[in-house]
Amino acid sequence: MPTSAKASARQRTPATIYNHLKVEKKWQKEWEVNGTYKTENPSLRSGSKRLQPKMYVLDMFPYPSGAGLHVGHPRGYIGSDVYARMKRMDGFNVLHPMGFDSFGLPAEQYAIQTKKHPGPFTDKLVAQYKKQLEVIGFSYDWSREVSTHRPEYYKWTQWIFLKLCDAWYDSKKNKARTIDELVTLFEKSGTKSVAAFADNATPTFSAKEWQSFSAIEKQNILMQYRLAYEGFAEVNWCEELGTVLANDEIVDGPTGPVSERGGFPVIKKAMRQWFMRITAYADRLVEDLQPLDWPNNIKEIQKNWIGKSVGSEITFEIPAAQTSVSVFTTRADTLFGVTYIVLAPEYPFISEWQNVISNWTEVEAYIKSIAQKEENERTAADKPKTGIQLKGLTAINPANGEEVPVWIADYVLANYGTGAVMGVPQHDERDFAFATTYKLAIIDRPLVDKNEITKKVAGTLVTKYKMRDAIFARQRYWGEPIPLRHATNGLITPLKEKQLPLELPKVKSYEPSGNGESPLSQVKEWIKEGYETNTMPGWAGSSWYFLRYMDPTNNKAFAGKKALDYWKDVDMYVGGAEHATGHLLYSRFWHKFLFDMGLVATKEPFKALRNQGLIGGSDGRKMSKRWGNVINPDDVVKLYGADSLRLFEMFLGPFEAHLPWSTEGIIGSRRFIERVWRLALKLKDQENFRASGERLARTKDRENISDLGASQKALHKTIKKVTKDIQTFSFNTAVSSLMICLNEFEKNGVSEKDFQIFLQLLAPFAPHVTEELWNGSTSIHLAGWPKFNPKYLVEDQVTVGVQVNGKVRAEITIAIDASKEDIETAALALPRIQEFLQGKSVKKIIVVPGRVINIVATE
RNA sequence: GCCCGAGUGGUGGAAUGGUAGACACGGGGGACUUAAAAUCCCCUGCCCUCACCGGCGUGUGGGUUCGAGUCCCACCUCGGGCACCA
Repeated sequence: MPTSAKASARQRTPATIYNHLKVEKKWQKEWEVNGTYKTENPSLRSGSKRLQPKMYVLDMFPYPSGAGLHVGHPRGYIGSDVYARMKRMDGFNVLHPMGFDSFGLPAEQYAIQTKKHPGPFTDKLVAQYKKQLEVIGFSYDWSREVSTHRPEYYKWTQWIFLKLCDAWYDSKKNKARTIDELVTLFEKSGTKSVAAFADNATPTFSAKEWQSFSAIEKQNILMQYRLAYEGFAEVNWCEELGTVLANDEIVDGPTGPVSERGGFPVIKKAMRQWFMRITAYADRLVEDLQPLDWPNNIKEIQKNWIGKSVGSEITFEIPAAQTSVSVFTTRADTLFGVTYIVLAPEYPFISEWQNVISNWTEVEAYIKSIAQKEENERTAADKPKTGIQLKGLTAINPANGEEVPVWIADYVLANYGTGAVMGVPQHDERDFAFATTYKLAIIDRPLVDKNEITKKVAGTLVTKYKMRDAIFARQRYWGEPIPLRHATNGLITPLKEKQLPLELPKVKSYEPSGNGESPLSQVKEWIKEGYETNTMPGWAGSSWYFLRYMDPTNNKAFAGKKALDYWKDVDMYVGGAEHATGHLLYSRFWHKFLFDMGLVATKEPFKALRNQGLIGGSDGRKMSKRWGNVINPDDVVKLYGADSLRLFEMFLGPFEAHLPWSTEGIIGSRRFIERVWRLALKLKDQENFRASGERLARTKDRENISDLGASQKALHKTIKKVTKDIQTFSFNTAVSSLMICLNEFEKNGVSEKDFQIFLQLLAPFAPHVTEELWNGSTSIHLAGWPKFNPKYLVEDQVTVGVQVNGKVRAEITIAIDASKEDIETAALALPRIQEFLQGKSVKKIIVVPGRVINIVATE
């Protein structure tokens, strides 16, 4: 930083009244001009400069909505900024960027309503958001800003998508590999030598057969292996609106689900979609959670979401239909207690057995009635279980040869396990309820060893997951185009890298097309080229943005190898807990894939994670326009200053706690800053401010109560406390200890030198006022982080509570190194204690040095 | 229903099993001022009391311990996640 600019900025004497508007504006400009927070990549570093340890501190980037920021939004950003600033001062090479997740529904809705392109609108919102963030004084390196809707960014989102398309999961090597490698394996030996994570019904074939397949046949087979693949999925379809709806666009109507807008019926419909085979990574996504420094509840949520369960697949023969059914169970030990077999109504082969099912008409009617039910309705836990027996069929228990009836029932899910369950009413609550309703046998049999019985009946030990593959397509305009072409013969070709980005075309209308496809399907040139009409979902761009910050202008790669090898991963990630099963899972999946491909250096993207709590309205409700309780940070900054806002949001309570906003509360933070300011003024007058004793005038009558030594002690205690508290995100107690320290300074006086150190501690929280009062030759924010000297932390006297039978009755102040005996003697000598011990005999004395002494006496 | 987490003054909250209520807001009283604001000083968990002394007190009930807001068991309330996952 040019010192001349700095020096000239310093020369003014501080105004007697703290003018936050002037001071904050001045330094924000100064920082920008001087590039105070600019972060350099090591490769760009000039000459022999020492390589500092890296520290990547990241916020979850916002979606820039029209409503703008309210006072709750910056809370997480302030926390991460305090952390980043402290690390930067401490000598780390800190990467602290910000950007915008700018594809999404609200901008699309705006486009539909105004019939204008969402691009310029989004750009405007981004600029607005940025402005709101800037006045708060974050230490972002804005030169690294990214927005997911810009073609130079989404080029690489598309590129990663194509990589995923071009990959399969090798279950043996436990990593992703390219499709080329899979094809080579197929050419060599067919499916024989391939252990892959693929669709259930993937066919087996020899090398010879593979060669005989047509291009389309090959494509269909490979599609069952690709990590990004095309398939069919049930979606919420609204005929009247002619569109697909998200779950939260649907409400309950009197006769079933209806659209929130218009109240039209919504049904389930299978539609062509792109998917991400995230299930291939299920196991690693669970396993690799363990060492992460993440909040336990987020880890727990992800674990439950993935829902790993280890069990057995056991086959029951059904001789009448010349078939068999495999069930999945985690309780193979209860196999002897099976009294029936039950299949999901959607079980694929039921209709093939209709000749041997004597009550087929009723069965068919039942299946139909279930198909019309909404999934929510079907799976409501309190719903009575329904089912029907497949008369004429019996299944044979492989453990003992017993014949049991075969049922279908709506409490069995088609898309979990094998879609078939063995009924053990004795040991399973749901089976018990079902058996009771339909008067099925309930038998009590001894339990056996799970593994042994599985082996004995020729079953297999398997692991199942609740998590499903993620749909990776939206029938919307405002998202990344999927960079593929569909030829009229059905062949799909990915675009070449040099053809990227595939930019969004102009459209006439942003309305849904009416046939459930995206507005892109109405663009003639688009269709002529055979481009995919679906766009990517909102989470595509956000699944890798943190990598782009490492090297944001690279036009040869999503990030350069040098940058990736240096920055590696995010050291501290801060954001809302609501992303636990979305963004945080998808990012981990993409990152693991990129790791498998040798494109990133670590197997996890976010080493540490912290969640900030929400700030609600002062009325205890959620902050929203609807309740009229929204506080705009711009107003707060204008009135009290950014430093006050920052300090207050950190002081309010624990970082992760949900807290109500308090308009009165921020006054305390403002007052604190003003007191710091006034103390600085006093230090202008006298090199070392000596307390006049005004604070103690009433209680103590001393000429000079100034005690700079006491202040020095307080300061070093504060250095220790603040350092530790910022590391652990205990910002509220860090601020509180700074307040305590200032109280000491005012009471005892303080030296100029100690006051400057105090400013350093305060700098991460209140960057503007501390910079203004700082006397150094560089910015305070690059001035190093203070170290405490343990010698100032040593107390020679300590106050110890004296308890009798566990109740505090007195206290004594005694030398810190007093022996237990000394403490005992001193405590017993106290008149108050003597009184309490009257007529009792001392049984035992417990001395906790420096804390408490407990005298245990008889009653 | 299952899995997490939390319940502390008027309010936000603090407290390695060791003196509960730090820090701050609000409230009360005082100083300064012609006055107000700002600032500074004192008090502020509840009950009894002029005061001292004392009693009670961290959602409820038990337990462990010399000692429990903190650990264990049961329950209540609130928040979050999942929703018949076999």
